[in-house]
Amino acid sequence: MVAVDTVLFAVADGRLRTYLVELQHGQARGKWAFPGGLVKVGELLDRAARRQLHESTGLSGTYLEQLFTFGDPSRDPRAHVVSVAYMALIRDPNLLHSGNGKSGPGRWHEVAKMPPLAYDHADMAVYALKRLKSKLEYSNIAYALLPKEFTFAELEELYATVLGRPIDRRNFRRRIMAMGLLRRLSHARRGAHRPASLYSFASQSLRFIEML
Amino acid sequence: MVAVDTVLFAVADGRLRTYLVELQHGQARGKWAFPGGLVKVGELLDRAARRQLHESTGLSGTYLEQLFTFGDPSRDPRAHVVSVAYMALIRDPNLLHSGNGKSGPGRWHEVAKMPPLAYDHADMAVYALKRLKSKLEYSNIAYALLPKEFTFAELEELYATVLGRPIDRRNFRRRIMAMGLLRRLSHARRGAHRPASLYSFASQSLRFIEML
DNA sequence: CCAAAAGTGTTGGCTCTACACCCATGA
DNA sequence: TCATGGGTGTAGAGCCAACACTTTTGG
Repeated sequence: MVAVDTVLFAVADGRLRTYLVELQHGQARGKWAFPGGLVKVGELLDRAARRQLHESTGLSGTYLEQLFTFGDPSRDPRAHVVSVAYMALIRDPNLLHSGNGKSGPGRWHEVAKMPPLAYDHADMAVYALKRLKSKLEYSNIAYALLPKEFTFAELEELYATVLGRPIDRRNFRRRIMAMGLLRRLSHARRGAHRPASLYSFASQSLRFIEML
Repeated sequence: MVAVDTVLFAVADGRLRTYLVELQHGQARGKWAFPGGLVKVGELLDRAARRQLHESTGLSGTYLEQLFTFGDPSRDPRAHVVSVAYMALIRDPNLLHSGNGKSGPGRWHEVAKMPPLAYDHADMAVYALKRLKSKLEYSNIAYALLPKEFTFAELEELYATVLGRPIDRRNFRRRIMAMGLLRRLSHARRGAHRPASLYSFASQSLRFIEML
């Protein structure tokens, strides 16, 4: 039997968060797990991941990427389930309808403070975070975690949050600009202080940075 | 149903080669495929890949790494098979017992001149080659493609062969040495000309290069 | 002594990092 | 006018790529 499990990330309030479902049945009852479930016969893996994610959260059209496949013989003592792990990204954790997952109620957790995870989902979490960090460094993947329009400060905060280290503002701006992934918009965001000009990603699909 | 398929690489005579099996049955008869087959219930994925590889080639103890999982609904019109692709590396293509695979007779092919491949194995080939190239750049993975002792020229030739581009000898030597992955042995290889001193990898397991 | 492969340094350009002050606005 | 976050430049160090000749051996 084949299952898919999806590590869904979002950033809010300066924290990286992931969506977990509390299991109600089985030997792992009371532990938390990434949303997922069995693949139907004839169903494409990506489609199964999207379907499960939609059933758990109401989301559709998210960024989605396959991570790794876990043997996972421990999930159920009698059935042998192979689990294909995915990573999904959304801009805003409030976009989903929480709590209507089949397997149980779900909610967001800070990645830094996750509860005990079922099966081998702790390994998935480590793997997903590593993948997200490295893709931030050499792709425009941040487009999937930010709204269409954002300020440079917001982009910088996203990087600092996910990478877990401070960013030098001037060097960061220079490097990002050199990558040529952003478009500067004509308008600005007005707030309590000096207005910040807005940017958007030139492409809303994954691009890798060419370093030649 | 879950299958594993393994892209086995070796370098010989200045060419990168991979081992393919000619299919005898089914709609893909006459096409070639990477050695593989179904995973048994309760069997770990890595173990299944090693078992299949052993059955096809007699090899054991090779370097082995999971690549990607393909939905592969096209393999058989009635059964839905999910295929986990692996990459394996060996030092010498002559180490295996050819032709005793269940699915048919196998032999080595130059990666640059592969016959028509069955299923989605062409995608696997592309993926495996990409992974091998990038790991050469930031790990000591070459240890799995070279004999225990080798000359610097042999290492250089390996890189040029796999990466498919010429290497500057002086820069290459400096970079490799800076990585600190090699041990210089006290003896040398004598041949028709000036003797070349021999090296071995300090570690025979995968190490990533730290770039701080 | 000749052919063939092994072995070795330097320079210029580029990139990266470290670092601090002025600017524009709302209150 | 002040508080707050937005926006900008430079110099030094380290890294990388380009490039050709000398050494050692066997025949």
